[in-house]
Amino acid sequence: MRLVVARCQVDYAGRLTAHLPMATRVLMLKADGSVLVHSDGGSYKPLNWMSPPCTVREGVGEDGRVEWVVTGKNDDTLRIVVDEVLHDSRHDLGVDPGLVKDGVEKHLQELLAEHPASLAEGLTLVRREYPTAIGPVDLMCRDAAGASVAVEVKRRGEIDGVEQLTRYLELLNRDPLLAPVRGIFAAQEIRPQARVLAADRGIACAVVDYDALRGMDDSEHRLF
Amino acid sequence: MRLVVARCQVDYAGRLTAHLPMATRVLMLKADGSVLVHSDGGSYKPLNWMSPPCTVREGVGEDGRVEWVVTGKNDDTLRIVVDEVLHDSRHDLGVDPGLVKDGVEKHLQELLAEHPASLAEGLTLVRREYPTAIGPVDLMCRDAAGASVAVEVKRRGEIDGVEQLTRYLELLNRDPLLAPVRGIFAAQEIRPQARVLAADRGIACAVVDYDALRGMDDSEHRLF
DNA sequence: ATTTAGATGTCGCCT
DNA sequence: AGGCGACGTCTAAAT
Repeated sequence: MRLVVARCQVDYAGRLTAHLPMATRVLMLKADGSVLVHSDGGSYKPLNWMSPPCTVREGVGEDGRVEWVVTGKNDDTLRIVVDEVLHDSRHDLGVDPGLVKDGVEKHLQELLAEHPASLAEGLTLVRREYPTAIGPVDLMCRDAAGASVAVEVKRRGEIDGVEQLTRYLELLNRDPLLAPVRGIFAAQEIRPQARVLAADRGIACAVVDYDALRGMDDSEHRLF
Repeated sequence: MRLVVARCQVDYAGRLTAHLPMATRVLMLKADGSVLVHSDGGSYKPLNWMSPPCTVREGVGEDGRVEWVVTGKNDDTLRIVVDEVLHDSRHDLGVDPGLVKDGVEKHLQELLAEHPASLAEGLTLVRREYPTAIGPVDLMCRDAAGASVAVEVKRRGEIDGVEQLTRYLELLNRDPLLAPVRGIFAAQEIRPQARVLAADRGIACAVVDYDALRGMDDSEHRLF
């Protein structure tokens, strides 16, 4: 990883052409050849960049100024003309162990599939990702009395999630073999608006304690 | 802009939770408070980040290690525990003049709408973004003989663009008021595969000289 | 301010 | 490898 702060001008030609006038910016040159041009604002997206795989060629322009030409696929090129270097350092970062994502809807769904009774007394799983014509229902269950229960799982319960579950219920209740099907809207946090809408639709809300569920999961699987 | 290279551990909690184990990474702390955590690979997307508006609070953890807690909207938090700082520098970048994009499909379409004859002798524009049930046709024209011509504009002509035009032509030719409609696939550069497919479908290809078109545009509008 | 469509999207899963 | 969908999507234009 090489970090450079420099007054520079950048031109990109590839899918489109783009130009950055001369100004002071941060250049990040990664080990795989990729280059990022960042300013002191905006979001995580650079002003300009070249994605790997690509190669950097350092040269000297007509006027004697240093320039980098980064070549990617499809003859995409990023040309950086450097007017003045204010900082230049190299760092050995090694390989990153990588990001661990957790608490994503999928994981929450898996945990609830293992512990459906945490949603309602006596609930048992029929199947996860129960297929319907308009998409899969997160969890299809049966309650203690044997009636069908459709569960929609979200990390944050908002109105559109309730709408989604409503559509599923409307469809599922047309099937005489399943009807009547009731719904449970399960989330770590449920917004007041969503709660009101769910009540209006006759849908139950279940606030899920993610850490507690994960604890149950650990104790079952690891036994120590 | 502050650039830090450090052995650090990062935890994010917001829409999801994510964890980065202790490793050496680059931290970019921008003037607006936003923070980017980059490794020495991947694309321009950081491993983890906090978008503005947000605030950074520098503190000391229980074990005496420096930590940054970045707080954003909706109680999103990014917590960075620093084990060892390998580099730390600050830079005044000033305000960036910003990116100038050019040659995006829309711009090319505008230029061709002004100069349809550059695609084929005697071609005149009927309308731009001609609506159909499956989406708008970039340019609908008429040739010297009065027959309809549908034009699909791309910066780079690839197979999917030919497929797109094929779908439009298939639909447009069902309309007895328009049929027969022929097609022109216009791009600054047309890939051999796309050219072959277009020929097979009876679609003409037109390679557009963007700079020449822009020149015509300038001379018309600026007159100097 | 809110919504909508495009993006040099990127990323991951699946066939 | 190629297609499809989700994303902490981001971004800018139009309403």
